[in-house]
Amino acid sequence: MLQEPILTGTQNCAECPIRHRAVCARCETDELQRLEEVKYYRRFEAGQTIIWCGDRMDFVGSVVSGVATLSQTMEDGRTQMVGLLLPSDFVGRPGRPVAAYDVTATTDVLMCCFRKAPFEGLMADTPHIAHRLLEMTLDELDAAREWMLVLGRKTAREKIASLLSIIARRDAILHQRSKDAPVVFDLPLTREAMADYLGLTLETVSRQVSALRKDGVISLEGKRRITVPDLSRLLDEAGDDSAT
Amino acid sequence: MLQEPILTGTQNCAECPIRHRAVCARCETDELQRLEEVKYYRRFEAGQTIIWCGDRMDFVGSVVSGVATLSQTMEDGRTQMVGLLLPSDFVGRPGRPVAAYDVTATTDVLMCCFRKAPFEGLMADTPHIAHRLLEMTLDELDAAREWMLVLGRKTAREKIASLLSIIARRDAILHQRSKDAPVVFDLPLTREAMADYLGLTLETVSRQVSALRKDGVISLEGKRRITVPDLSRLLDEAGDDSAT
DNA sequence: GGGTGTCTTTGACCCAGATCAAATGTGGAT
DNA sequence: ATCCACATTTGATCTGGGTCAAAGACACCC
Repeated sequence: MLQEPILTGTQNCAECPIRHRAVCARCETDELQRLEEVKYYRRFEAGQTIIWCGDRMDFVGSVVSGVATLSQTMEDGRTQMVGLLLPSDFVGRPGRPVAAYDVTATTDVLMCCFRKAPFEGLMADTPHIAHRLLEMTLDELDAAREWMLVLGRKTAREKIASLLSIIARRDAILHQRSKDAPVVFDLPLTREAMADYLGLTLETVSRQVSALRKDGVISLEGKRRITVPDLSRLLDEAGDDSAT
Repeated sequence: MLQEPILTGTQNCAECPIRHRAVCARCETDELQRLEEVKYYRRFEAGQTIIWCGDRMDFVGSVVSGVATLSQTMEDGRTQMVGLLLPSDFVGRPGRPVAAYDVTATTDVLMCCFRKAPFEGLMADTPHIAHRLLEMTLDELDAAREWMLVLGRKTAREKIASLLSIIARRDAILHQRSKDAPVVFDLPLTREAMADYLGLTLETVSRQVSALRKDGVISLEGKRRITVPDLSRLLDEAGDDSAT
């Protein structure tokens, strides 16, 4: 809806149909031409619903900046977040006409959208885009499966630590922090959203965050800015064997 | 390792690289030629581990008959199943050299395997195979996300009912039962495997299965054969809004 | 037939996390 | 500055499902 995107400072690439980083080297001129014709940008405010589950969805796109969530809700109101959309993440499923999940902006969000039909055409005759999309979907599947372990088998404290590690990792990549830079980031989620991600109640989330703070695993400035003095300690709390 | 597959009676197709049903119409002769060169069959016994997480994996494939599971285990032994592989499901990730999960046969399993390098070559120059694989991966992602709701927000009773509905549905498709045929199927999982799928203990699984039986939602012959007198009642117990 | 190993059920008790309730920031609008 | 709408914290209590323990129920083998 905006004429020109205001991209965040890092090397996000306005042209790449899927990721906003790293893929652009492979883009060729004629594809760009076609993409420009169908590409547009949309802004959403924190708290705003981007798409309701069941809505007709005539675009796909990716998050340029901000954080959004995918979630499912049962009739009685229980909700479970099933995906966390950080910058560069893809939204929408080619080949499906309606949204399967609610998509909600948890911070202000800038999305780069492509009308679906042309995008699908592009995919059909640009193998590397289709290939890239498969790779991304497989990554998402791995993330979902890792999350199943968290939901099914971890304690409340481990769940919180797992969520914080994930956000810390993504944040480090996004801002290209060096390996040994101090780990400080903003929590883009309310306690309730964290609870919905973790299959907990917001009270339990609050208590466990406080507990991690008391135990010196993390420290807080305000409610949202988190400092992790020793990342390996946090990974340890998460029960992640992927600690290095 | 076998010279010729013994396929199950239904319209499974020995030729299709990905699914064993429904896709074959699109197969073309020269592809088949290439596939035959790299295709082989392997049998596994109930309880046998097909691949350990971290193992080098030089093939991809699909389940022809039987049931296998994908699971993750923490250092302290807690395990979570992250995928249930029923006939026609795909195993393995193109482009990744090592397995990310343990794959275990829960019944006797016949797998149709393709050596990975040639399969990837085939994928690269056969768009419809790549496309089909994307579609399947997206379906798996949806299944994983549905499962996240089960793990995160459902009660033990709802979890059991959800699992039974899923197996009933897949079984009905596999055996092409008509909509209003009586719903009877064999549970291909031990109580412990069910527990690992559902994020419960085996005792709780046992108790909840008994409770559903006492309440007349299901009935059992032996430990494994299940009859569902009224499927909509089961879906109801599962808290599934997808009841029709 | 009896023995043996595995799967399953059932019982008794306990605790992590849910629920209910109230107080305490915190930021924005007027 | 004051008010208001939230987000968050904290406390008290309850409970679903975990844990520990023991007893069936099969299937398979000798």
